[in-house]
Amino acid sequence: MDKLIPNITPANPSTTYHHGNLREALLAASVDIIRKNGIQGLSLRNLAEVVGVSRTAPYHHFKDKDALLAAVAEQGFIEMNGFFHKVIENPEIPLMQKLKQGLTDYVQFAVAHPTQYELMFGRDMWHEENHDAFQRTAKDCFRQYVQLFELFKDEGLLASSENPLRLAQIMWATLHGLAKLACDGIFGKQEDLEDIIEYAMSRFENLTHQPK
Amino acid sequence: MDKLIPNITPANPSTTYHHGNLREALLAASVDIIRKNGIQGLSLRNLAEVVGVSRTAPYHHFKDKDALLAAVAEQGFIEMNGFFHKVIENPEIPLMQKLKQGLTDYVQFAVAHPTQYELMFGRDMWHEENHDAFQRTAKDCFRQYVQLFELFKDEGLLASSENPLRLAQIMWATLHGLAKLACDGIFGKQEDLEDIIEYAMSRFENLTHQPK
DNA sequence: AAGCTATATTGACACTGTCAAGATACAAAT
DNA sequence: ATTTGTATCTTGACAGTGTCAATATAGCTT
Repeated sequence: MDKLIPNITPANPSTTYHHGNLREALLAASVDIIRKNGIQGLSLRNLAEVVGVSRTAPYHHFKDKDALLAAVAEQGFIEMNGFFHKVIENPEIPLMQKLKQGLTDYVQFAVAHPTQYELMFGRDMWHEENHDAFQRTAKDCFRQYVQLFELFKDEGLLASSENPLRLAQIMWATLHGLAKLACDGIFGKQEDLEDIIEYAMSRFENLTHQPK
Repeated sequence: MDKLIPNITPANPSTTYHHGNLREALLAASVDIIRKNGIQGLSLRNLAEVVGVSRTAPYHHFKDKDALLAAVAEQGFIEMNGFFHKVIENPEIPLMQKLKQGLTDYVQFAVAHPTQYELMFGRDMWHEENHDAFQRTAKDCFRQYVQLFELFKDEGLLASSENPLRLAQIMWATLHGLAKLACDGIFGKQEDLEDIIEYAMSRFENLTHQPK
């Protein structure tokens, strides 16, 4: 119940008003709480107390509790996007290794922060139409991910009959399912996880040389 | 906001006390509400009002709100189990058709009742250790599902190097990911869904004749 | 008919999200 | 530098929530 306040370096004190960018403080604390106590564990009142402001202060930075949650989810996609970007840009890594690294990073993130991951792919986030910024960021992330597969197509390593987008979708579904099952403790053992990634990858490798 | 009360035929009026099996009435109404209004849409007080009892009456049949939710989730797995059982037992259907039917039924259920599905695989259900009965039922369902793959092994259609359990796991992960992405509206088009199932199936068919 | 227990009710409490009204402090304009 | 305006923060209030304690009732067992 202690140490809920994360270390925050006030990014740009130029745009500071009373508190010194409350918005980012709220966001950071929210991420922290959600990762530690789950989605249900976050209450606006408690959050406000932790950050040191009154109960209704957050409402000047987030329209809703939902809006705050959307921001936390968006933060997750930004982080993920970083993984993909880093892998894709690095010229040292061979193609197949890039893919594997990307997929591994993905699952690793999910397992490391299961409750935030749950939020990111939660039904509420995607069903409501309010969360516009969130959805944009998420889709950017997905585009980045698809690019991993298009690299194969570009290099001619993929049979022309194979649709890289569809392949990416299937692979993502597998990954997402795997991640969620692992997060929720349905796939108990951690070794299983790596094993299964390996397995799925090998299925994919078959495709890259099989013209058919 | 109307018509939340489903048609309930009091299963066995022999075991009826005051209300006439409140437990089942609560459960049925809960399933109904959750399917219609989502998990968040269910409040014990509102539920009690709908069923026509006082606010605390449900506590004599369910320890917690969590316990009630677990029962709703369990109900879902029971229904699913029915699908698998029906397919497996029917001798008319050829093997490959059985598998495909099973998988299709699975995804169809998820898409038809997305919020209940969300509950069934929600983190809360699996993280808490209280929901013992629920987890047993769910695991029974999974065992039934794995059997679909073991049929292939039994018939010698699967290369001995292939582990049916592991295959079932990967396939389940794919299915689960697919279902969730579809439920949450991330995979927009419905046609995509069937397409992807087809695609995933074809990958599997390759395995059944490829001794490697 | 008596009593026990399962079932249902009312009252109460702490907690939640959020709105309305008022207070404060910074930014720009005069 | 004083005024004005606007973004920010606070206090007060309200309806809604899950759940406990104490009380009542009805049904089964004896």
